[in-house]
Amino acid sequence: MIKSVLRKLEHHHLLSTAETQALAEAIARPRYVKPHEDLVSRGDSPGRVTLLLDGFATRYKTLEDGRRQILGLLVPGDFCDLHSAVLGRMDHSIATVSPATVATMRADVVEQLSTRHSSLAHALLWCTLIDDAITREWVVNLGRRTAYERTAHFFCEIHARLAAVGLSRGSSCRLPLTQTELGETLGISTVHVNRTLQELRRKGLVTIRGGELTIHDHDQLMADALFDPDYLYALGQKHPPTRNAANG
Amino acid sequence: MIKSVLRKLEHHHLLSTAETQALAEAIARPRYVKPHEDLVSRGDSPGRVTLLLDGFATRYKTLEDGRRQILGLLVPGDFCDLHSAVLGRMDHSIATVSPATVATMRADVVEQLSTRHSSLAHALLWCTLIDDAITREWVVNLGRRTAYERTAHFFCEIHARLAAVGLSRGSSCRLPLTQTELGETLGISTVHVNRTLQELRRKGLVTIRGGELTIHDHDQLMADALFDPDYLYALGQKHPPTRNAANG
DNA sequence: CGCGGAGTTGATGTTGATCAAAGAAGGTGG
DNA sequence: CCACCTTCTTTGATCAACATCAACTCCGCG
Repeated sequence: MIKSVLRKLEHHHLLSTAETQALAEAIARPRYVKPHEDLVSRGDSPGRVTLLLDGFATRYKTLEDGRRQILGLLVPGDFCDLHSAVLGRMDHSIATVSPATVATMRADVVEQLSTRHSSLAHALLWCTLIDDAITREWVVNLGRRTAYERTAHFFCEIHARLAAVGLSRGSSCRLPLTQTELGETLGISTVHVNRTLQELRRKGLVTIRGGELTIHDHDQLMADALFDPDYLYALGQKHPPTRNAANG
Repeated sequence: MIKSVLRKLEHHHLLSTAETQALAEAIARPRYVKPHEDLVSRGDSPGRVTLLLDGFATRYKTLEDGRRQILGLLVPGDFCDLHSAVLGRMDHSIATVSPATVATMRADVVEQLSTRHSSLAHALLWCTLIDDAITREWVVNLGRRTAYERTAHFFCEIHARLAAVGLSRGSSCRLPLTQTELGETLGISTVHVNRTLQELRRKGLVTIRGGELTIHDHDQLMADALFDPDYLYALGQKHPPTRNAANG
């Protein structure tokens, strides 16, 4: 369960046993959360940092008139609100989309750990910065890619990110989003999501069914999406040699 | 010149004299840069951090086929590439849009300063996180707002950000972007930018001319834009009481 | 068996893209 | 100081992408 977290943190570089232990201890009892429940809401000043151990969640913002935009998809191993520890308050909300397991750590404990263990601090900062790089790519996605390219690009990204934490099986991975949620992610209407998915299916590139994404032609999908995994900083590739090569 | 930087860093909370001095010293001779010149390019591993002292710059990415998206507008006082110190390489480029003055600091010096002066480290992190909050709002802008709303929103944001570093004169501020660049920022075509600007002008909300933005009806503009300055974390408002209330 | 949420479909409407070209405006060299 | 050239802005006409509206279907579940 905590493995996905370490897997992500150690992508950057290995943590010492003391560090992983400190981290593991700080993570209080994991908590189960129902789908479609807010983990943190806009305006909150949590004082605790939430870590997604299992399941999927979204960052989102809602305009006064109800239009909703998903700002990021959180996958197991992702921190939800590290930034709120510094900024003091949330400018957006975070909600589960599937059943999820989360752990929380007191913000001051994280801060303490960070001062004591500098490479942990570094790893946390690294996570935050990767998130930003992803957000920037979403700006490109929304601003310059067509609905079809966007969808393809999103699928490439999710597959890469899940592979990075050991949650892909070959060309498949979980992706429990409804078409409405996909639309809120990609900035297009539900109806158009549906038609775009049909096109991807018709071309034999991707199918998504029952919350399961399968990529049939990865090369073509990447080409159609103008996908360049650069911005993930090798998240999708091999990580540094692990101390004990025990698997997931 | 360095005032805008301090003004931004101290928005968060005041730095000690030692800290501001260390910072001022670390900033090597300011350098003049011509408009439309890359400060840092995608793929670079600069080893130096660049600070924009005067003028405007953009973060941007270009797709293989030439489509270009601007990911962020940098205004005086903004750091260009703090993250590259941690991530090691740039996933996007940064170019001036106007004549500019920049300073650079060796990344290892910044790191040293940060370990020695913890509230400086905090301030730098704060800057980075504000940038992220802005990027997230851009995702909302591109994903959910109409061309007209987006444009209005962008103007609200820029005015607030420039006000925060003392670079607005009442309802006016500089904004030296061509309509093409505005289009690359807002994800719309140049022609449509032009028509949108006409509408904003016709409604008596905003005029932009010769790189100068003037907001005639701030309330209506904010309303039309669905602008909520929340995400700027009071950047636009008063900062903490200054040691010496000397002005800019 | 019926209910509700998600997915699918067709018809129609709008927003914004694209193409093409004509005016401003600003910068440069003669 | 003017003529020229480039870049930016503006305009009109046409077109494509995507939104919206309104059913209808499918599927899991009580």
